[in-house]
Amino acid sequence: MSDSEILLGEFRRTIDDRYRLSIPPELADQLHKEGSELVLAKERPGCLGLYNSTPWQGQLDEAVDWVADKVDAGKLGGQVDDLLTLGRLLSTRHCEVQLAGRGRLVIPEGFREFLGVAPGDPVFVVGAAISVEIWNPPAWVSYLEDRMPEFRSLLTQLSE
Amino acid sequence: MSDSEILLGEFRRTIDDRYRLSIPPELADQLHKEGSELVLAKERPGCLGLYNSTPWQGQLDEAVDWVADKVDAGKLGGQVDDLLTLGRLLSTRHCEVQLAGRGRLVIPEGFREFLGVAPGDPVFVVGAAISVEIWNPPAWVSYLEDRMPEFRSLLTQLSE
DNA sequence: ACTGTTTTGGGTATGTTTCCCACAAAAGAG
DNA sequence: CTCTTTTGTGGGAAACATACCCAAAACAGT
Repeated sequence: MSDSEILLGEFRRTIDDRYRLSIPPELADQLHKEGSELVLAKERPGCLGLYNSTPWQGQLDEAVDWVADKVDAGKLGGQVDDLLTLGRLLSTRHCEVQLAGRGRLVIPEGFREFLGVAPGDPVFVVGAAISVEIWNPPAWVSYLEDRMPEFRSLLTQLSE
Repeated sequence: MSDSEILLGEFRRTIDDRYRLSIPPELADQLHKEGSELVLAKERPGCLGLYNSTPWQGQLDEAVDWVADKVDAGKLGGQVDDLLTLGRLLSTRHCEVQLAGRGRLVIPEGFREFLGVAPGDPVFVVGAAISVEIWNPPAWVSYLEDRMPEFRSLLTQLSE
């Protein structure tokens, strides 16, 4: 059960001249199987994350409600700046998308620059357990060099 | 039958034009008999490991279940980031494979560069007790020079 | 409404993979 | 020593997937 719900795999794809990119079927099926909408998020420069919107929406609503309650209650204290920042990030960070025909994702304006790709460029599509990520190749390589040494300790840490 | 419990042996093979390599029957039989699927892993530059997937799957399920419980309990905290990281590393380090006809393994894209082989190059196929490893010859030689002196102490340490 | 521009969908080519089968070398039996 | 069987490597052809390209559709401005 749970084993087949983990999104895994690394694939090389190229960005269309119209900023479209085909998601590998094994990942797309799993993301889309619930029939729900998808959410594209700016994870970090050079990396976009593609989530199933239902779990995502739940967490997000929770966070927003929590902040809204605080605002209503008037107990923001000195956290106004933080609130403003959070609002800005919430506004720009994600966007609802859907896979077009042939399992193709159109990368929206604003996300293109963040991903740092031009039409015709290659990217890596990577399964990240609960999401599918699109990586700019240099960012991916550099990330791996950085984090790969942690692998074994992470696995054992999360296993016990 | 203690002879069939652990994978042992050193064999010289060559990678053909299509990045195929034949696994010696005595190793292939043992790997394939217990479970269905196999997992190929990037062990270290110049070395790939071939595992029976069931142990891996178990360990991974454990990790994911652990995090899933925390998520359900509402205390995700920084654990989501850890899960994402683990997923990414798993995606690039491991890959499900199966032996093609004649017990041959096709080395997938991405693993070729890591192994550092070109079509026609020789490799060593080595039994590593619980896995079968594919070594780039220079890496193998250098590894042996490095670790062979430990042999006797390792043996006594592990047998008592 | 018309026209120029952008987006969406899908046919098709090209390169890759997969499934076989053939041959050759090596190992084992008589 | 020779014949038989097993094993390793090569290659052809079919199947598949990806990405390029063009046509239809949607949109917007005039």
